[in-house]
Amino acid sequence: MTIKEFTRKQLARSTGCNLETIRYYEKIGLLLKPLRNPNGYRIYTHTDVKRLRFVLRARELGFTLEEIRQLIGLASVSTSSCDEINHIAQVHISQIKTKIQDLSKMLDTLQKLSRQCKKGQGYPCPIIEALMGEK
Amino acid sequence: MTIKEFTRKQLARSTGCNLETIRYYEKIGLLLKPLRNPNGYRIYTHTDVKRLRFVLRARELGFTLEEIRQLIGLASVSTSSCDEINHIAQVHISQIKTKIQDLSKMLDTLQKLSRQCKKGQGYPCPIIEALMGEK
DNA sequence: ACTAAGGTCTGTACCAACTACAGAGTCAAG
DNA sequence: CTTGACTCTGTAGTTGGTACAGACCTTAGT
Repeated sequence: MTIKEFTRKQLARSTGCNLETIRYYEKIGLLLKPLRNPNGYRIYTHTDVKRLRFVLRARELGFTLEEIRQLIGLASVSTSSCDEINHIAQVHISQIKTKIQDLSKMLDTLQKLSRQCKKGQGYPCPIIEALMGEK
Repeated sequence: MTIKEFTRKQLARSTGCNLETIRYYEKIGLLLKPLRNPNGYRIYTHTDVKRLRFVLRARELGFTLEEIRQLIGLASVSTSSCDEINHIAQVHISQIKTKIQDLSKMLDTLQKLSRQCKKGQGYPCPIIEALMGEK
């Protein structure tokens, strides 16, 4: 039973990650430096696949790379880190809530302006008027 | 009746814009190149204040600088540009909606995981487990 | 053995949308 | 006449990548 090895392209394909992003993640230390073939090519193992999948899933949940770095650190400690991990998640949750609120406010304003735009007869455009300010 | 003039710092203060951002907006053409004093210092007028306010308000509504550039172009045309302006707004509205949906999905997932995290007894942490994937 | 296609390597530049800093010059007040 | 505040320029750093140039290597076909 031999260990399955992957090239960079194979790693990319099996995780759905962009080819160049892998090199970037290695550069910033999110992925470990892999072994190299005698020709200098990177050799990845299933461990690398798992780690990259972890990163990509966390990214899908909107964690920053810095947060992901922390999560990886905590995940590998394994002793009672659940609280700390949950803390990171909580911080992240409240950031997402804030973003949603901000966007909802924007959306509301824009939709109101847009409706006025349709009702009125073109000039002066209420959107431009609003951006110009009331005085 | 003389025309009120502003230094860069005064422009910044009267709009709430960061000092360096003004120079940046000039560089990318969002603000017009102002006249200069004999010493080389920039001289701004009330027109510049209005224009910068426009930019900042549009920015608050989440328009990209490229979109703002378009809005400025259309705003100055004045003839029947309301439709075009509304079109930009509509595109922007649907982008915001998409973002809100994405964030809501993230939030939902994270909150579920976080609740499991609190119920369970620390190890293995369900957040990490979820990121690791089910196999 | 030769060539063409494709993979991989490195470093670097580019994107948005700023922010910050270094080093030089200018100006007003005490 | 010195100190501090202001301005100027250009350039680097930020986040999270993406893309390309130029060189090398490998594999398949002829």
